[in-house]
Amino acid sequence: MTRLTRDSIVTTAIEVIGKHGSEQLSVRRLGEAIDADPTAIYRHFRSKDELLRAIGDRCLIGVTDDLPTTSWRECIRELCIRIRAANLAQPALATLVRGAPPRHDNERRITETILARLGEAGFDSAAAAFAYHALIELTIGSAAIDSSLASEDSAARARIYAEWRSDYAALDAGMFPRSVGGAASLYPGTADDRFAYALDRLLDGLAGTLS
Amino acid sequence: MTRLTRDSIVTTAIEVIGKHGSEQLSVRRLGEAIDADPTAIYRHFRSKDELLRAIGDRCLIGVTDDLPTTSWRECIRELCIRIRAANLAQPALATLVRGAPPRHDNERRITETILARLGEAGFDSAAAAFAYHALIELTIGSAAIDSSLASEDSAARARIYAEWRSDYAALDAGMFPRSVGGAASLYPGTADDRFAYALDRLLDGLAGTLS
DNA sequence: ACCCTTTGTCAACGGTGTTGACATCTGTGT
DNA sequence: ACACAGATGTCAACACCGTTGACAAAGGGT
Repeated sequence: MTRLTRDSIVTTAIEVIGKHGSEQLSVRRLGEAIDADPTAIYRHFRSKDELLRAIGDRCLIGVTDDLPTTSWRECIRELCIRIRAANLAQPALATLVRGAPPRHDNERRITETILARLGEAGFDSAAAAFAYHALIELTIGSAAIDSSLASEDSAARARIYAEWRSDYAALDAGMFPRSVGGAASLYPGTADDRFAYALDRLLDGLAGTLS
Repeated sequence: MTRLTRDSIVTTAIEVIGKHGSEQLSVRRLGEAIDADPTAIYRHFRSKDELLRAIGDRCLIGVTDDLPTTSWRECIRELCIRIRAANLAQPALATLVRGAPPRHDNERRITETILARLGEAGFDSAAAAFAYHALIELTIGSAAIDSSLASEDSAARARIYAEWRSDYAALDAGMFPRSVGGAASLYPGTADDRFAYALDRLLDGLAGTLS
């Protein structure tokens, strides 16, 4: 590493996250991986928060590329699924979660794409704004909830879900009849399936306001 | 404070959060508020995480009380709004976000209530499970996104939203035409309004699967 | 060759959650 | 009433964390 740049730091930061998990990313650990003094990072980023945002944006690279052009619903659906996947990969950073408006290019492109497709679909700019916020809230929420298990493989996840189902089944049937009775149905499919279902129902509701 | 208990610790912890903000709650600060050695907390909670979960559950007290009985939609709508409000008040802890199944009474009552109303509405247990997860994901996501501004008062929030709108308006109109054109419409109403809109559209979509 | 800005290094500050050893207080059985 | 045992509070310390300021080496422009 002859010379440090914002890009090179972000790159090795993502490597570190991939190896040790995102909550293990500390300035000191990153300094070690980067083979430089930890505080050298502060020559390129004002704070760790700024670094995290840059990492987050890097994860969103290409997220708006080659989206389906068949319909606005298909396009937005695919985009939201990709956003969630990117946020799942790097849970702790959760770029969009900070609530602040996009300050990086990839984030900006997301907003633009969603607003554009909604506009073409017939939403006026007020309705498009509400719809945009609704979609982002659901997408981020799903990522936040599922991120705790994102690092496990699918077999482990299935085992954990089974465990949780039996937790519900073991509740007092007098007090929690529906939880006990429906325990076998909880956590259906994969987390991806559940998100896709929620997203489709939200898109149903949004489409319903058009007619 | 003659004697420390789990309940008394949680109570003063919530006071501290109310006064200094939730991210300012440290074991040492809590120890000061509790007028005891900080480490005394570890006699009652295995870890700070366990304490946070207890605080989270305390915030959900009464969340399932006196819900509307007019319709399943009204009932679930109100419950989700309350859950979000509780999570907004204590952002950092984000009880339900951990993705784990409810381990405390108030959390369990939420699941039971939602499943019960959905069941009565005509959802079979598989559909009810999908709908339950969809509602929780949206509710948590909205809370996560809005929590960063929850500590500001409404005037400050309005000012910040105006700032963000002008950020969008200042983008390159050639590259981001919809963001620039629709900037004035972004962040419409209050965060509560935006969540209510999203929730209503999701409920629309869910109701649509019934017929 | 000069200066000046940028970049990396080092020591340190104030903060965090947590642990282990020690003392004290409290309740129970005899 | 006494002694024992467990629960509870105190204290010092550990291993981290993000961040700052002073200092040295490097690099480019005039």
